[in-house]
Amino acid sequence: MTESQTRLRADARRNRDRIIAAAGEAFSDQGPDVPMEEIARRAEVGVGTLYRRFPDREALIRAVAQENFRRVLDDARAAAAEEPTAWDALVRVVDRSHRLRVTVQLALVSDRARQILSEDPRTGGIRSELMDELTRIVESAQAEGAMRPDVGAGDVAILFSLVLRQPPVARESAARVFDRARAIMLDGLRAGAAGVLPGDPIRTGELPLR
Amino acid sequence: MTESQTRLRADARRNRDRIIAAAGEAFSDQGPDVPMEEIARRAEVGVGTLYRRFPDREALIRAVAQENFRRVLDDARAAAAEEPTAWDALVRVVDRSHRLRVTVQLALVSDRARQILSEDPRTGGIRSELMDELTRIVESAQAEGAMRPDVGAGDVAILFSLVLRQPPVARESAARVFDRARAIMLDGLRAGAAGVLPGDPIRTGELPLR
DNA sequence: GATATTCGGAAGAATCTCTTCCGCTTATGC
DNA sequence: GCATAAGCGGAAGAGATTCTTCCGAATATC
Repeated sequence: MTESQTRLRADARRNRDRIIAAAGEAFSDQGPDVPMEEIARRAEVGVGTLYRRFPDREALIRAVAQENFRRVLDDARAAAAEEPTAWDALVRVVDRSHRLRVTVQLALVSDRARQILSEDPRTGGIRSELMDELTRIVESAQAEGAMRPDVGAGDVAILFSLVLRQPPVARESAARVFDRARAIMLDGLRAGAAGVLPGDPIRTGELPLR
Repeated sequence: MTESQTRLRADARRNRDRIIAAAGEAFSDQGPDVPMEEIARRAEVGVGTLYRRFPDREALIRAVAQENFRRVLDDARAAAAEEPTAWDALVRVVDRSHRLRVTVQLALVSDRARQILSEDPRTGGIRSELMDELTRIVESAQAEGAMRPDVGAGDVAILFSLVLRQPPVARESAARVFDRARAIMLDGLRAGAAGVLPGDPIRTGELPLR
């Protein structure tokens, strides 16, 4: 696939990128079963163009996941390297909400996408790296004393996946609602929280798509 | 509708109840667009029976919502009356997760269900009472000093709706995951939380289906 | 035991989505 | 500029899914 991209005509290349971007949005808004025609519409492209580039939905899901996981991983690594504390890095990661929403949808929420991606070694590798990075950040934040010690990276991933879902409000207040829910969740993750959590911490290995 | 129920034959009455229960489960698992046949299957009833009792999907959604909202309202009032503090009442309400999940799905999450219910005055009345009860509990908990003062009942409802969604894990660990997420969310709502929330509290009037 | 009511599920109708195909358009290299 | 290979759009047929009706068999009720 990589080799053929260089031979793509400029307009084709442009359309390919538009399709991947539009598919990501459509997947995170409506799930990965969104009609192909809706994706084409969002990309301002004909369905024919979509099918020429991606022979079927699975290929498209794989391409979107690969691109998106990669970017989120890069974001997370940059955050870990540049922010003064691991807690700040975590906050920054979950603030990149648009990209992360696609990741969460494909890697955690949708059964179908998980099924497809579990058979794609390339995506699996990036996903593992991403989980490792998250684990590192969580453990550092706990070592700093900023995060409560009784949660695992799996707990954090699940909370992200919950908070990042489309909230049940009008579009214009979605941003405010998200910001508030995110802040409340982060406060719940802080050290010094009142309660003790039931059960053992959830590790990343317990998440689906291992 | 109420009058005809008394004239229903015993087996018909039984099936009607099974259908409502099964539809609630199906709606909260798969959303309100779940195939009618799937609902019939869960109720162990033929599709014919389903259509005889509920002429179309909308009638079924209305019936499920009415029954479910009513029960949740009763639960909430009982909790407010019986628990020693408003905070305890809130914890108890969100612990009745199975029922509440249906409520949240129909009243907040699903566009289609909201649309249908917004045209049904009977359901709307129960919903308003439910929101009033939630507002009372939240304000009491804040007066007690147990809950942070910078959240509104709308924030709480939205957080419930997020936590109550199907978490992305295998069925057997879903209960543990839910319990932990719920506890973390509640800790984020406690008084003395570290951060100050951005924006104004979200009131129930800002939720959809006003 | 008679009978009015209800049940179950097969099957035709209706709808939605996928996918292909081809005449037209556009980028590229000379 | 121009030739040409590559790409484009979207109509339309195929296929799948879901809805809804209908009627012979089963069952509650009197």
